[in-house]
Amino acid sequence: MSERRPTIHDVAARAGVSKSLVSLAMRGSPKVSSASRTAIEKAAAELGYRPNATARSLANRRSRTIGVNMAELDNPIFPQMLSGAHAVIRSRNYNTMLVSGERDPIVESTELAKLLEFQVEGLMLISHRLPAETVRALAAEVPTVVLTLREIAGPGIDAVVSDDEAGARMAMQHLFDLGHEDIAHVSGGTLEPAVVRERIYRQEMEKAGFADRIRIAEADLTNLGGLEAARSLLSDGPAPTAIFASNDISAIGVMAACQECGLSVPDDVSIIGYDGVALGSLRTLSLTTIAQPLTTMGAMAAERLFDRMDGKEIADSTIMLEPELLTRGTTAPPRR
Amino acid sequence: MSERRPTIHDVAARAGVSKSLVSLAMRGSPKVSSASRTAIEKAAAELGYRPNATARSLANRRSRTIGVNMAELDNPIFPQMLSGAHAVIRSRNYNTMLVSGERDPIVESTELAKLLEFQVEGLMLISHRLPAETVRALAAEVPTVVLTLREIAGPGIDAVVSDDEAGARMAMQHLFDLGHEDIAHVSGGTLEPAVVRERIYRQEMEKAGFADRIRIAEADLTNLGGLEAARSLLSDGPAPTAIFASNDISAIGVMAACQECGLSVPDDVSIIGYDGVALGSLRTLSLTTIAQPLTTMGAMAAERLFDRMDGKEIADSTIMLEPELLTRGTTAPPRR
DNA sequence: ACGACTCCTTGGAACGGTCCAAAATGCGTA
DNA sequence: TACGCATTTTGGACCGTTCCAAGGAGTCGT
Repeated sequence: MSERRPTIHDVAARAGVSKSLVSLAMRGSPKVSSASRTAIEKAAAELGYRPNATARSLANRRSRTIGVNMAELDNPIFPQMLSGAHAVIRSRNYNTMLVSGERDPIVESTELAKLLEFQVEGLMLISHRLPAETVRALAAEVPTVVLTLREIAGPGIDAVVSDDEAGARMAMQHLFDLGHEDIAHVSGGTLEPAVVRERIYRQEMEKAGFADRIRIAEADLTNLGGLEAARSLLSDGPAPTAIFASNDISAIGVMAACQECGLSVPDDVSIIGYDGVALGSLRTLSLTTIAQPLTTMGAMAAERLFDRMDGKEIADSTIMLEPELLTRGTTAPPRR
Repeated sequence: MSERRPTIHDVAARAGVSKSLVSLAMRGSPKVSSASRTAIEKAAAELGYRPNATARSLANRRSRTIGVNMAELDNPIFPQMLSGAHAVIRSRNYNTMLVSGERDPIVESTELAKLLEFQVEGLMLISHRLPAETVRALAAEVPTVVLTLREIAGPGIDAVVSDDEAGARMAMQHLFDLGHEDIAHVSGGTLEPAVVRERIYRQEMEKAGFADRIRIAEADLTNLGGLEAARSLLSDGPAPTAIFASNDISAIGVMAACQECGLSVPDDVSIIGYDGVALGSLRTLSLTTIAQPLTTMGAMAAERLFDRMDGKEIADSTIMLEPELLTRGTTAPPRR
């Protein structure tokens, strides 16, 4: 297994030329005569030669690698964004080095440090919870783009986000359009996007003149959290006719709570989520939701990163994408 | 942004010592006097020095990197395995280089080639569909472990799988125990695990004396596939009392089909899936299933890889883990 | 005062490529 | 036959580390 791998020298010796010429040939330079080229290709094939990307990076001072930090591997929105980014990275002939902090900030920061040691040419952070401090320090060393952390965008840092305010407004508008007046909110804790969604909920209720019907149940963006929040909502006075949940996963918990209480969705209660995760489209769930263009966000983040790396002049450092209402089976006009 | 990064030379100059000593100090060698050590640490901190992992890899001939190939970023079982593997890789102080073929075999193989060029020390393949040919070629160059592709295990290749035969038998036994006799199967195409599950279904039906009730609807492990297969099953003669689906995602499609036909689950039809994906545990679905220990499988695959890299003697090249029955809400005794 | 020991420290050769200036070769033409 | 020019080819420096043999500096015993 571990006899030394053949190097460019071995190929050169076998083909009877200099290593420089082999190097040229391997990179497809047009200045290599076709005789030498075939000799070199033959020798390389016979030896099973593979260029050593490490040595090349060192000589080039270019790693052709993008470092990606992902908060959690198990929340489906993250892999979905990664997937979009990954496709772009690959199409540029770059590699992806993946690290994950697994919810531990100390691990996270040593992992990020390792990425820099590996000389990544760009950094992509897919995380809700990295401290601004950390992000700024990283961005000082290498072009950086952040997904989903809008408040951090700033000098040297790009951000790709979707317009949470507009999205939350769309959700409320959809419910208003259906005729709902008694709308509750299942909130999502203190992370930026959840806070925005809650604020818009309040605002829209007030604007529509339903300020006295505002009801918020605290949750944490998890399925169980949504379930429990909805339970308390439903046991505590008359049921609202509609519930706007801070994300899809908790919306699905809300659905379960309705079922428990014998309320039919959407006939008794309409439910709308947020995110547009793939599982919401499953026929059994058929969740109406505000979809963020997750894959596109990942892709655009990667594009932006490459633009920065290429030194393009770019005016605005935040890319804001519009979310979209997916009307599926969990919303309907209120029963009269 | 791109003034040259400080190197070990710069640190040496600033601290007034030789680069060799800096190298020693950075790696925490005990032979460095404490005076030099503090001087070096001070200089490094002032310059914001970061060791260059590329150069180190080259000198060491060790990349401290594991290459991971993942078939698809969007089927949740893959990220879940990755998550287990990633934790182990990190705990060994290694890095993860991730590539994904995105269903295109040509892309896949160039991506794999890039991993080798990056001098990964081990290769982990998380994929149902890599040709055995390819895997063998890779394994000849670098220690390789495969997840979920049992038939490929062999000289130089390790495999971590869960016992699909036992799992499928557990599923059938569970249904038999509940009293079902009229059990149909929604199959999953020609990939190894699906084939095994179908075979065991047949076998168990025959063994139990229900050979004449064998009914198989072809599907492809997707939600929609499961839905359509179940539709045809239900429209085509009397409904079975139970359905064993080849994986969870298609089982959820089967649930939707039952709903469409006005059949209640589990009262009219029991449904059991396979995989144990997280979404099956959502209260709204509450899918009874055979759970594979996905995270553990990822972790063990990584462990095994490191064992190989350390040159440990290992007798058996396949690690087989036992799946587990999760009895949830979609199975019950048949209505009589 | 001197060798024998530690304990630290150092220069220079790798590692496997890229890059560049200079050398070699080939060819048409004066 | 020699010359100029374009086309190929080459040796060696360099990328930022690690590794190693060898060199200095102290300390101690005699």
